[in-house]
Amino acid sequence: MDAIDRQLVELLRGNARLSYAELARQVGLSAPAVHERVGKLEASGVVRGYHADVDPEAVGLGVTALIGVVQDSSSGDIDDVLDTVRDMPEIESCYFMAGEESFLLKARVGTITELEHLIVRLNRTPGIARTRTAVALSTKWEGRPQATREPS
Amino acid sequence: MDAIDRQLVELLRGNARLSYAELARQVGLSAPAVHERVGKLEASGVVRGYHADVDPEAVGLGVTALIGVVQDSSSGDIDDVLDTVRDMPEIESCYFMAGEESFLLKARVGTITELEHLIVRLNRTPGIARTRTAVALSTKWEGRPQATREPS
DNA sequence: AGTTGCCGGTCGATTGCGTCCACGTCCGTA
DNA sequence: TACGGACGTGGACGCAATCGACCGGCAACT
Repeated sequence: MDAIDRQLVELLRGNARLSYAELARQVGLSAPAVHERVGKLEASGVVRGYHADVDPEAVGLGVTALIGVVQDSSSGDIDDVLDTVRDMPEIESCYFMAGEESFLLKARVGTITELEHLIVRLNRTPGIARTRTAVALSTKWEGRPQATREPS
Repeated sequence: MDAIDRQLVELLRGNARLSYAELARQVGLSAPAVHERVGKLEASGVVRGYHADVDPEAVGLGVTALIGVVQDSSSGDIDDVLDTVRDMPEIESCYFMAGEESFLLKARVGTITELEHLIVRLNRTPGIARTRTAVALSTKWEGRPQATREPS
């Protein structure tokens, strides 16, 4: 993970469809060398994949909500909660948190009605005492890339 | 935005580096046809870009925090807050929320110390009354793709 | 109904990329 | 000095990207 690797990561984070030839030009190496470096970055887990960034509204997912989950240890295990939540495709992200709310979920649905159903389902699952949901009125930005730095 | 477009979006969300030839095979069209469709999806804003998914820990950003921001209308404007926050590269996402906390920020930093500095800076900016931050102990998953659906 | 245009597709050709392989260079070590 | 490995370059070859020409289906208009 030297300076050129970091540069490659940066470039691919900005545009994952750059050709190896183009990457090679940008970093001043030959295409095969870049190919090998990128392969190693993928194999070592630094680069986990390449994804198109799709406008959620354009695919019928205009409602974003953040849901804090307070655990109820008397009615179920933490792993049960996780398994249940994992089976809900609306839950786009899931963080295990410090604080009273054990989980913070980011959900994406099409309508407020669907959000309501989702919340009801959550409150009904064993291991969840209650939830607190906040609806995003607008997304100012999301997943903005940050310069990679020297890993300590 | 017909069934084939949705299939293309789906495929590119899974792997943004698929070749047009491969996409063409998957959806049963010729490569130029796919090329044109994808171009239109990009032009119309359905596909906003292609990004490598990088392991944050591998690039020295192991600490994730979610910060709720309570606004103080007496000391500054909402847009000032937004501008200030936009200039903080640590803030990866920013949602304008319903509820007492006007903004919900997702921040990514390398150390708890850096998080502390970030919070201090936030609390100091005009227009922000106070903040409430929760640290993610672990990220169970993030940005999981959800099947595209018929836009209503 | 016939004609005309347009949209969106295929096909074929050319240019350039991806990828394999042989080889060279630098560096640490015996 | 000799050796070995990591990492690079350059060449070659097959496939992909991309352009232009062409074609079929559909809708609107006469």
